[in-house]
Amino acid sequence: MHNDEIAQIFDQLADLLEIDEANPFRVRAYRDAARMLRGLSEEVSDMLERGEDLADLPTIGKDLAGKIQEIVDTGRLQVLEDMKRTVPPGLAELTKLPGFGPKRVKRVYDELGIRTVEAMRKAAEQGELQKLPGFGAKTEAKILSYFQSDRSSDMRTRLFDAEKIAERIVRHLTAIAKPADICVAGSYRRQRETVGDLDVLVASNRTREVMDHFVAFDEVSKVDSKGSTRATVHLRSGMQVDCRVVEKASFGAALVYFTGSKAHNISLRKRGVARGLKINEYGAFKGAKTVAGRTEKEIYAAVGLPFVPPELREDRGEIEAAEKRRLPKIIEISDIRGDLHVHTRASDGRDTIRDMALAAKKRGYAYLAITDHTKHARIAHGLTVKRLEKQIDEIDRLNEELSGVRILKSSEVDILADGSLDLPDATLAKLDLAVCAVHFDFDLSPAKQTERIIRAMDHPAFSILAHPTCRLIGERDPMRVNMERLMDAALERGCFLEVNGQPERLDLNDIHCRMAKERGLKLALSTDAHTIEQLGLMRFSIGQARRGWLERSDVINALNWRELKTLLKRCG
DNA sequence: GCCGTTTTCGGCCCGACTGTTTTCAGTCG
Repeated sequence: MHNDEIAQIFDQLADLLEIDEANPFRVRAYRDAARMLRGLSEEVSDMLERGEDLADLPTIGKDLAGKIQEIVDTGRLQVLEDMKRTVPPGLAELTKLPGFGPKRVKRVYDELGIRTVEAMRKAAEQGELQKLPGFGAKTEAKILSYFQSDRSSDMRTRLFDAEKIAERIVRHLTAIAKPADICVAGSYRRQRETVGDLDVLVASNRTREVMDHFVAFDEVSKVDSKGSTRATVHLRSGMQVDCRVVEKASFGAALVYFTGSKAHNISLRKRGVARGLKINEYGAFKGAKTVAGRTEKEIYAAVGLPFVPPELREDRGEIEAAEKRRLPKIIEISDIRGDLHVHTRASDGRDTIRDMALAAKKRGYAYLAITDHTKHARIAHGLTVKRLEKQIDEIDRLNEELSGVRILKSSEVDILADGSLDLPDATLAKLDLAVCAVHFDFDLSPAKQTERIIRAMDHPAFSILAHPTCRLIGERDPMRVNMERLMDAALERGCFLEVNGQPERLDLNDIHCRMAKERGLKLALSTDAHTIEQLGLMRFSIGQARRGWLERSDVINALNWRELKTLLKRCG
């Protein structure tokens, strides 16, 4: 039983309790627990096995500790099963409809017997909804238009795609505000792997004009709401964008508020309350007196904390760490000395070794590992042993010729079904490092998959496990592996795991980064670039690493080559 | 249901916008 599954049970129970009009704070307790579980870098089932007291975890008290135990023991939660008999579970789906929360869902259920999305559509089409007191023509129209749309708006967008949209919106807004007064906040600024919507903040005292200009963005397909300081629109791409305008004196407070996460803000405001302060998007206030607002730093200082980087604002212990002045000094892109996973035209890349090396040098890198595929990866034009040996000679020649950047001889070696590597030992021995990866048989049992990879790590040439879970965001689930065991095995064998910066991979993710750090396992931040431009994807690898609290000392490619070489086990 | 630098009981973050209402509840972030 994984943390995610337990979290789902708690969320489901919270949904039903809410419709049943339970104590809202009780509902929140379940939601808080679910969120905490999703961010935990350790399986609670393992903690229970070791006899640890779950009530020591934040948001978990005696009661919830017992409920987690029950779920781990039996695979289900009795109160949820009971609740499902009181409230039809389908009602939870209905609260996701626009304009419908628990209260109104309960009313349409009680008064019209609606318990499914389909029934809701019928009722709207037949004009039944607006007959209910408190429900009008607009509510009905909103539901109908929701059903007519492609509903892609409730999809989350990959960070990379969100970035492109964000850049266009910012460009549009620069016609009415200075770049320094515009910031895309929200989960985008926190570098979450996917974003649900974009939150754009503008500092200006021409609030009306900014609002008018914002909704006139040519990609806007629908204006959902528009007030004097806040507007919500949908773009043709389906992306929802919120825009908020505040005065400069409130910009820092609004940035904190709009960057979130919600849970982080709640923790911050609670700290404020304990100090007699009210914190909102306009500032921090002691009675009628403003004590902070212009910068984020001021807001944190008002509650006795140092600045917390956006990537850490998930209420995963950052406030406690900040209080003790023990925030990690998280890694920055300028700390990176080289890229350890890139392809060339020899396999499925576009550019030459020379061009990739020169592009790496231009980025200020000291080294670059060329990691074309091995022969098993046929569709990626994997290199035969003969071609790889030729490439090794070419790299030797280029290293003679080029200065300022060292090209490392490497390969993205397929891990075969039985855990052996797709290159003979004699060839592996000629490489500076071996980046190894699974590219087929993703759906083995967790035990078999884990064994397969650990067997590969047993090979003395194995350096780095590339894209360890092989997930493709929104397309392919992560492989089921025992990540704790993989990490421990890597530590024992002097191997490393990768954080792959390809937009659809981001693998390892933030939680895994944190898990590795806590175990003392260092990671490689790589791009898996297939073109010189893709070397820039390092920023996404960095994003996940920062979210996972990684510091420079946790990252092997923040070392210079001489230092890195001593870490690679073949040289140890 | 959790939690404690006012506390083991009585609190629990804060505000904008909409729709349908004549002053506010519900939803949303």
